[in-house]
Amino acid sequence: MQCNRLQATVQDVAREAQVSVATVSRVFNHPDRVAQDARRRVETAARTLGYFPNASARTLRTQRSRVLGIVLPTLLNPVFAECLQGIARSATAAGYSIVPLTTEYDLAQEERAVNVLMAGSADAMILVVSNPASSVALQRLDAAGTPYVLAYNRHEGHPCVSVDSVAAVTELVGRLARSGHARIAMVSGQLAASDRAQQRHRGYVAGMEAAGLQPQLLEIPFDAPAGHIQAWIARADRPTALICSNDLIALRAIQACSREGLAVPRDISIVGFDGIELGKDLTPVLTTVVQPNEEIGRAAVEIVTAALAAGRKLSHADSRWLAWSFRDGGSCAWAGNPTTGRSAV
Amino acid sequence: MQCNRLQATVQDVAREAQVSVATVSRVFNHPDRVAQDARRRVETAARTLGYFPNASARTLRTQRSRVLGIVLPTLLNPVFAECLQGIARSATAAGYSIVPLTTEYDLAQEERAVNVLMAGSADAMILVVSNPASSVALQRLDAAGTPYVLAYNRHEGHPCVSVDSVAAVTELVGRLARSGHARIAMVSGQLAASDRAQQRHRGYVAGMEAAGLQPQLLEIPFDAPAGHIQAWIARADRPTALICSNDLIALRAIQACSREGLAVPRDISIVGFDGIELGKDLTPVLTTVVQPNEEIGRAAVEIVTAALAAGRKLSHADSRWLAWSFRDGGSCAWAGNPTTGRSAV
DNA sequence: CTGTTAGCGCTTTCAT
DNA sequence: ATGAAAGCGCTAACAG
Repeated sequence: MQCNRLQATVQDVAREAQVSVATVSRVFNHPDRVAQDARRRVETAARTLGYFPNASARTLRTQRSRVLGIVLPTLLNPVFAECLQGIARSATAAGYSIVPLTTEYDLAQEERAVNVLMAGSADAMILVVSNPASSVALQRLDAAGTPYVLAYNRHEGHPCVSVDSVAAVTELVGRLARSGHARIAMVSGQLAASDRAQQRHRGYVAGMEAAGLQPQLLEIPFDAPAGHIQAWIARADRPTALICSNDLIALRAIQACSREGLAVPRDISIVGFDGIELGKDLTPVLTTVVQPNEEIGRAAVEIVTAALAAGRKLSHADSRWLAWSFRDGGSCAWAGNPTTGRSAV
Repeated sequence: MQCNRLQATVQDVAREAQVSVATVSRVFNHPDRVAQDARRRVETAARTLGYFPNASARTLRTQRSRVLGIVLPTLLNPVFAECLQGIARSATAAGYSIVPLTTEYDLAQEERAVNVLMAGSADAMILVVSNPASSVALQRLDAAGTPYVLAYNRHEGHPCVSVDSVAAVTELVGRLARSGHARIAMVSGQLAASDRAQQRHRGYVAGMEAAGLQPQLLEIPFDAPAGHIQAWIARADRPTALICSNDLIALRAIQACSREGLAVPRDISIVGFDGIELGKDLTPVLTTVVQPNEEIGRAAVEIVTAALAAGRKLSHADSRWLAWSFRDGGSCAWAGNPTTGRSAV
């Protein structure tokens, strides 16, 4: 047993086990094609030497890296952190490694990320892009034949895993309206920067129209402070309910109301969108449209690994729609006519 | 220009540019050692063919992958998500990719992660382990000569980047005591499961002793519901201040108080530890000991990449202590004698 | 300044 | 069932 080598190779194991390198390789890749006896010797030798197949060599030879490239906006938003957690877990279970790259919602970084990942020979990719319709990165992937799936995005031309957020917000507005809310506003991040925000807004408008109510939208920068929202609601005919296009904005909205001297949910109701886990631990619990974030990650991994196994490319037909749900917390008052029994906390 | 090849190689570029493969390689690795003319031709050819150096081949040849392995408990806790964000950003800036693996606070997964990463030939590693003193994974790394640094952990025998949380909590207790709080309790996750929790507890005990107060500890499972805490504080001589060993526990504590009919901070003060960004957006703002989480990630990357560049191994002497600070939010009332001017919100 | 060439560690025909 | 040998794409001597 020699320990001075940095990392044992097939050669070392072969020598130690008195077999050829081919046999060592077979033990690790097709154990059934090796005689009991030889296999045992190889396994012992490998353990003794602390041998692990070198991933780069294997990748170079097989042209498959068992690496999934992940492109997402930021880990600072728990939605994406939760999704990545789901991806990480199921990738590991499926024998894949992941290489995540963040884009900070920046198009140039999005493209750079895809380039890096292609050079790093990721077998497949999972990405959250700002605009599927115009992404040149996706075109590159298509051209290269690399399987990929979009998460949270929604577009006819690409495989996507997401929830029907249009329907979710439409239904949410309906509930709010039926329970007596008439002035229901939406607070959203920049619509131009994200197709998710656009979908949610579309659902909002549809719901308001169906209820015969007048939509009103406040569009704020991603990093807008609470003061921005506070100024907007500081008026006599302020909304009685605020639908926020994501949970982070909902937190700021609650803060804005509080500073304005408004009690949540007595004076004003706040609803978020995303269903971040943390929302459950807030006081009051954040009422929100729950997306199964970890599940979305898991499904994305399933889709691309299945494509890899089958050697297929992916198309929009492979898209998956996951179920959303409402979390009925204490941040929203169902004025007259609560839909569910009672709110948490 | 041919586009039917999946991925162009040095050979293709060499042919197109009428030079040898060595020259192509040089253009990408030592541009200054190539004549203007040849370089231009290679660059053009590369762009035309959409050539990117194959990472696996390069890794195999140079024995350096420019990959950083990251091992952390979970992305569901924003502390680690924020840290990973810092790691991702600075790794990208330094030309490194990252491969994160989560352990779910499980020792077996911790070891498996290190094995996977070593086989995947990570050049260096950044990890958050449960117990540096007894980690066999770290021994393997030492034996292999792979540079690594621990984040959040603190141990004499390893290079660490962290904050002095013992001092932080000690000082926090002092402030609380001086401002009039006498019944100051700590709510912590399982001490045995994390050296971070142990440090914070040690700081708490030291602070209480210095103030001549009686420590009282509630130790709860990681996923304990708010009811657990609620039951504990449901008594006449309940604490007037709760120091929670992390921000997630602080959120649950606030919920517990609320359910118990206690107003925060009027009836009871809550302080967290970690400084997750989200805490700023809560109502009331979460009072907490702020760790510079992204900065910790950034520093960890700096340390390992410096070691890689210098070809050195890392030791405890390379450890870095970053500054912590207090975030003075509205979840804590400084009874008589507030330390800072006024609380936020 | 440039080209030739030998491997990095592995998997996989193709023989035996 | 096993071994010999070729070669994945790249970089770094070494020669010129």
